[in-house]
Amino acid sequence: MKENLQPDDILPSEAVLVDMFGVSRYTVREALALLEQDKILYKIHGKGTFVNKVPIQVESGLEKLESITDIIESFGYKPGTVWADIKESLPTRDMIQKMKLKPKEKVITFTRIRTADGKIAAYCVDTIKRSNIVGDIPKNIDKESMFEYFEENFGIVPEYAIADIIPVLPTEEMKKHMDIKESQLFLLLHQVHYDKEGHPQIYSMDYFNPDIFKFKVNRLRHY
Amino acid sequence: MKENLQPDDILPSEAVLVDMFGVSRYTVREALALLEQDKILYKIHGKGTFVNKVPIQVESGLEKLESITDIIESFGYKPGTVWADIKESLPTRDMIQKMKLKPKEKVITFTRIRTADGKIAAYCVDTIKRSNIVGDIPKNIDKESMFEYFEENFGIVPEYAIADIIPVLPTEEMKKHMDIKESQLFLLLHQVHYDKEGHPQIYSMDYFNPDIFKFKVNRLRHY
DNA sequence: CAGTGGTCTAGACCACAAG
DNA sequence: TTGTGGTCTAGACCACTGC
Repeated sequence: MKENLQPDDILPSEAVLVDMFGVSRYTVREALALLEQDKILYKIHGKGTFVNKVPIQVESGLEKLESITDIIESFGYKPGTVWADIKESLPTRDMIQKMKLKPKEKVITFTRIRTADGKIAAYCVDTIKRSNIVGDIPKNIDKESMFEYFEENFGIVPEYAIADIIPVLPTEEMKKHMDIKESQLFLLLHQVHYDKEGHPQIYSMDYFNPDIFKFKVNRLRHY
Repeated sequence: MKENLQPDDILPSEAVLVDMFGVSRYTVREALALLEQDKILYKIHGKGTFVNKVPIQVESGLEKLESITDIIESFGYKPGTVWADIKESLPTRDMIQKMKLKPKEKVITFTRIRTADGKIAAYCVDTIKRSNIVGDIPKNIDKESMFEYFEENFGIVPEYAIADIIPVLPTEEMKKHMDIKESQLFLLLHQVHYDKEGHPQIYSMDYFNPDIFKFKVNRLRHY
């Protein structure tokens, strides 16, 4: 059997794979479906199953929801946090609307300055409902990744997010806590994270330093 | 049977649906999988299948490749063009690399200032290979949509694009042609468009006015 | 424990592509 | 017509949830 598959090589037919691996056709098709989803294979009805070009393996872009820690690591940097703050407050009008809060419902805001190899990478402000936290407000964040922290402590598991992308200059708050130039541009990802059921879970404003992050999006013409 | 399904209502179990419709469980599951893909339903292992909220029907974001004309229209504005220019030139180093050009291969650059309801919306620079054009270089662009123009005149049909998202201040070129403030922020979509076979077709730098465009991305945790 | 969705087998027929 | 992938049936066992 050929080991080094080339682009557009044809795979053995499903019937053959069934014999080769001694599993049912359903199982074969499930496996191929996964590889097809990852754009490693493509199928043509009546012809066969083929190997895709490798460069189609587009590097993942913004359309994939990842923790900032993972993003920093995927750029080859070492993630860090140089400052963090946890505050209880009343929500802004925008939070009330997007998070579907009751007008007087308290929220908790986690603010952190993230670094990549020690350089300022992002200013992250994440807000969740007060009611997500049982008991006292935590004094510090014991995880690098906010996603892990929210999941393990409060059972918040974001499944998808809708992000507004906005070019901005630093806010007063940011200048207070970070040593940056007045004219330093940031890319603000203003997003709401939702759980599997579609309930808003996290309201976040992440300001990314474009000198560190090169954000990509894969854009498709047809769905 | 209940007709008006509410969010988070539970659906009959797969076994029940099998009896109800007299089909196999495979068929039931295929149907549910489609509805789940469209985020109309969600499943929880061991519990059941539930109805999602309607507003989850997320509006399309940057992950969908559309012409700027369509984007302007989808925001409810009337698209227009106040200035256009067509030039032949040698490619930049970045173009050579990303478009896989021969070093001395000529390119054609189309520059346009797009408006939405008359307000400055975007500064668009699209570059294609000289060899895409048979005969003389056109003097003007007879379409509002660049995608339509490229397709009808040169047979260029972009299928997907990879975009870098960069916050920027206006370039000298932009200030020369547009009446804008020095400090006006723009969102640059620096992108390469590819055809179905994965060959680079269009190299474009689109500078969007964030006062007009509210760019969104739908971000998914898992694929 | 019972009931749910997740995975799998074994077999059938249909729809499409190419000689 | 042959061989491919696409759809479907009927049945089984597993993994998770909640009582």
